[in-house]
Amino acid sequence: MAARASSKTSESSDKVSVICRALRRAIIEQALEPGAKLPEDALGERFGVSRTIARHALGQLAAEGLVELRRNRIAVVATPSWQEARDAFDIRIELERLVVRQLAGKLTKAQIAELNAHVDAEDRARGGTDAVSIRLATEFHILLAHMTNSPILVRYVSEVAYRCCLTLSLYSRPHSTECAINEHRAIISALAKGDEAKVMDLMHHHLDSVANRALVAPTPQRGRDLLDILAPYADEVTGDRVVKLPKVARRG
Amino acid sequence: MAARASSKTSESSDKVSVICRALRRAIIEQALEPGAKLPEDALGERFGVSRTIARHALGQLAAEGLVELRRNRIAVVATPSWQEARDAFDIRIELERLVVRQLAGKLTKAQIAELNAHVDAEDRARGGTDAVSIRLATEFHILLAHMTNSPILVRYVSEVAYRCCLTLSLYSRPHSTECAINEHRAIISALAKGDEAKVMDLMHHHLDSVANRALVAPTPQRGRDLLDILAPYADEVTGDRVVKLPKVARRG
DNA sequence: CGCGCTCCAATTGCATGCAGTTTGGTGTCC
DNA sequence: GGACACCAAACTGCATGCAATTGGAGCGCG
Repeated sequence: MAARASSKTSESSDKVSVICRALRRAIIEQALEPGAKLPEDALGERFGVSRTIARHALGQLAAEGLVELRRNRIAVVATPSWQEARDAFDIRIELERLVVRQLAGKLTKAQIAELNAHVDAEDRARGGTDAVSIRLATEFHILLAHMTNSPILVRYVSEVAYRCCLTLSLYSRPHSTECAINEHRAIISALAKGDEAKVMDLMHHHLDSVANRALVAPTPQRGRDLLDILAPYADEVTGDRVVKLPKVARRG
Repeated sequence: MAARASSKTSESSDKVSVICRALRRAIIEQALEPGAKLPEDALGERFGVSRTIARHALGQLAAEGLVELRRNRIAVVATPSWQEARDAFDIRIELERLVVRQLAGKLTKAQIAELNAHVDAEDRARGGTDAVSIRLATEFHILLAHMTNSPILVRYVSEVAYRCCLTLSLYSRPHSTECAINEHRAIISALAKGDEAKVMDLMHHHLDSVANRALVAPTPQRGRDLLDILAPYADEVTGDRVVKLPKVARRG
């Protein structure tokens, strides 16, 4: 049985889905950073659709946790707190352990080849940008989930993985992807051998180490504040003059 | 403004959210059976909103997996296959083990009292309909999830629990709720004692036995008129304002 | 009698328009 | 110079209107 994509609940080819996909990708590739404004008008114009459609797409992404929707206010790309990021990884670990548990020893040769091919692609992309590496690494996990043939599992793993992606852009430092790639290879190998306990353990530590490597400074709520970000630049500009920051500088 | 800033991603107080809640409840109480048609204008009429809003609500519920959306076709309540039902339970087991792992030994007296009160309510509802029992049992699990203070975990547990609810209406036979109630009490007790391993095991077997008891054989389904089914839920939404039910209920 | 065709009511897909809310800027007064 | 009141622009919330698609009843044909 091949990996037949079930078009049941999600992502057919209507305009809403197209916009969702585009925005999702823009978000996980960090083209749209957390906190970025997403006015319905602008989206509609950019994608050549009406506000109604853009609005609907934002609703879907909000349901996935990638976008924050506030009543009567402009939607923004979600800005998960550090704790939420950690929670997302905890959930992800459990879900992906379930994935590899179901997959251990049950993969066809073709599937193993597909996985290896994907990791090869990750390898080749090592020279590129972080954003692409992160996306490819995430897609490896989603590819695994697909092989379970469980649409529900695919959905949850995808969602939570995207959320983790989002948090990486917030809290991670430039990270070396090499060990992640090696860990991916180890997982494939253990899956092929059918060593269930081993592969669950590998996955657990893989994700845990990604999380620990990524979620470093518990930058509290202040961390995402524009004022802190701009502090060094402000020093340059104002020289030795003391800068008292006026009430609130709006994020823009 | 006493406005509770609150809920980041979902369920504020706009009309879409209200309708989502009403429909969700109608679905999990089996007032709307799997396969039931959900035409946009019928919903809009019943809830006193435009098609736009009904449509948006359907989109949200589709994202939760409760509703199936087919392009150019009438939306229907989702009809998970038996395998999907089993998958949902597997995921649920992992998520809820995570919940009780986080909660073991960390509950306040007030929280334990709240849990006990809920189970008492379940007990009192034993004479009532199956639908109410199932809803209360589900809400017990969601209440637990809430106590983790992890919005993401709450969302996933809620979603997957609702999906399981949905499958119960498809595949379950009238089941005795007593053992479930006892198992809930046992879980509370183990949580209070802080026995992490024990409570994870209890939760695992609790959900596993619910799944095994439930997922037996399909039951036929009969069609009822949507407008009639939704009447009580619409009352909630429209409040005391008179909602004129125009025309005739078609569809037989 | 069954099978395919045509046509129409039902229904969705989407854009647009209007009203209410928030935002950000300006003028005024201290 | 700074705080407050006020106003216009921007934006969202929602309803309505129109074109496109579907499902099925009715009809003709083999």
